[in-house]
Amino acid sequence: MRIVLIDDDQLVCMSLKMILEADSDITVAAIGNDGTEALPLYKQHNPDVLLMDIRMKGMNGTDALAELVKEYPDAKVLFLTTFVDDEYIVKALELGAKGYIVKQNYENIVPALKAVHSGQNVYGTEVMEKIPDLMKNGDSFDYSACDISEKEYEIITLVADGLSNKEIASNLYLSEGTVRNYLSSILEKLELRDRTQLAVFYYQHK
Amino acid sequence: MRIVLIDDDQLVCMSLKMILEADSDITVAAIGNDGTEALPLYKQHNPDVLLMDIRMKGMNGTDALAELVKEYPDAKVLFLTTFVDDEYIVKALELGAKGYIVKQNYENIVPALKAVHSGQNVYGTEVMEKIPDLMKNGDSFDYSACDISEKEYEIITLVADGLSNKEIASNLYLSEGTVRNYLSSILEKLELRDRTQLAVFYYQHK
DNA sequence: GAATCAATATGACATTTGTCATCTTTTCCA
DNA sequence: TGGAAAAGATGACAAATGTCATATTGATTC
Repeated sequence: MRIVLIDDDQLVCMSLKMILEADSDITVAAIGNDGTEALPLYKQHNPDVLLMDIRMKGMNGTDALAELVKEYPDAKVLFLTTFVDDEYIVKALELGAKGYIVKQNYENIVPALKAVHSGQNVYGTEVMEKIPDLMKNGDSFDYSACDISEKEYEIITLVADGLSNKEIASNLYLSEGTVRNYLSSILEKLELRDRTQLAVFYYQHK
Repeated sequence: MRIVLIDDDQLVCMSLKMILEADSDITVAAIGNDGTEALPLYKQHNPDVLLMDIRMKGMNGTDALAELVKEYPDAKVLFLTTFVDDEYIVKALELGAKGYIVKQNYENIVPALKAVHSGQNVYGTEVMEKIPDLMKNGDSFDYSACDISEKEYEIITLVADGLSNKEIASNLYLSEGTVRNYLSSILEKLELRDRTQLAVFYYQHK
């Protein structure tokens, strides 16, 4: 199993390399010290697993992963960190990281690495316990990316509350016709057919 | 690492034992064929990891785990199954199982086992992808309590998928008019006004 | 066989909805 | 200040929706 290792701490890199290569199945193909090196090193060595620190000076681990998945959506990336940081977990999960383990105990790393290599996802218990909370607000849709204005979004939320056009109109001090026009353009932008589909869309992307 | 193995299929037990013990770190301390054996065997052998099939004749895996955690809350239990079953995943996670992997590919088992032993949680990718959905739904609404029949509920789900009456009709091999009638009665029962409110209701009580 | 019930269908109807072309008003900025 | 842009409004129209009263059908029960 070939590994590429990224950590901004040289010492950590060296000790990790030693620990990993103590296992005859593992080869450390390359070592990088910054998130920016992740993609080029991955491209060059095509490792089985990319083992990366998450908080680094320069580009951090999640941004590096974001870059990486654009070109290698199936890359197996295992994050290693000294502490548990919620925001990183969310990003890591969203981007499809295969694991997120706390580097408290070096013995954990090799088994985790092998499990990831064999196609599993690996998370430390502390991380596991947080997942339910984090998932709640999972992958929200970026309406502004579709030219949805503030006012339009407001209308979307009212539709998603089950209001009729007339109710929305009186709610926003607009005429009913205007609301219809807004809605019409919203539907076109989101490529939906009617208000019900809009409500469905709203709830499924939230 | 000492393992206790529970599976109601003798053949699976034997092949698993062989596969596991091919690894010099692993010893299969005992084998059981029913969930009821989990607790006594655990008590007797105190294994590092309990490897258990989830669907078995007699007591199933999750019930066995429920029994086990009463006495051994920190027991490391790795579930092994032939397919992914949503309900089991939820239970397994709630009870603190350390992993849930699909026994498609025997190569996965040993690495997963070692990762669990070292304190990690291991989940197959298919399982991982389902977790968000499963976690969301705490308080689901009991439609049958409002005299909502099977067929009516089916229509509700289709409305909540954004289908028009015509589409629902052709989907269920009913006439459009019948679908309207159904919908009309659904709306009355749930005290809603229109299909959009129904979709909203569906997503808010799920 | 008649009565009955549930499931399905129909037609008529009033509303609501979505679309579009065309205005009016407001805003803003060169 | 003049004139685009924007935000908002209107009216006309077809389609979809929700309601209701009334069939039709098939199975069940008596």
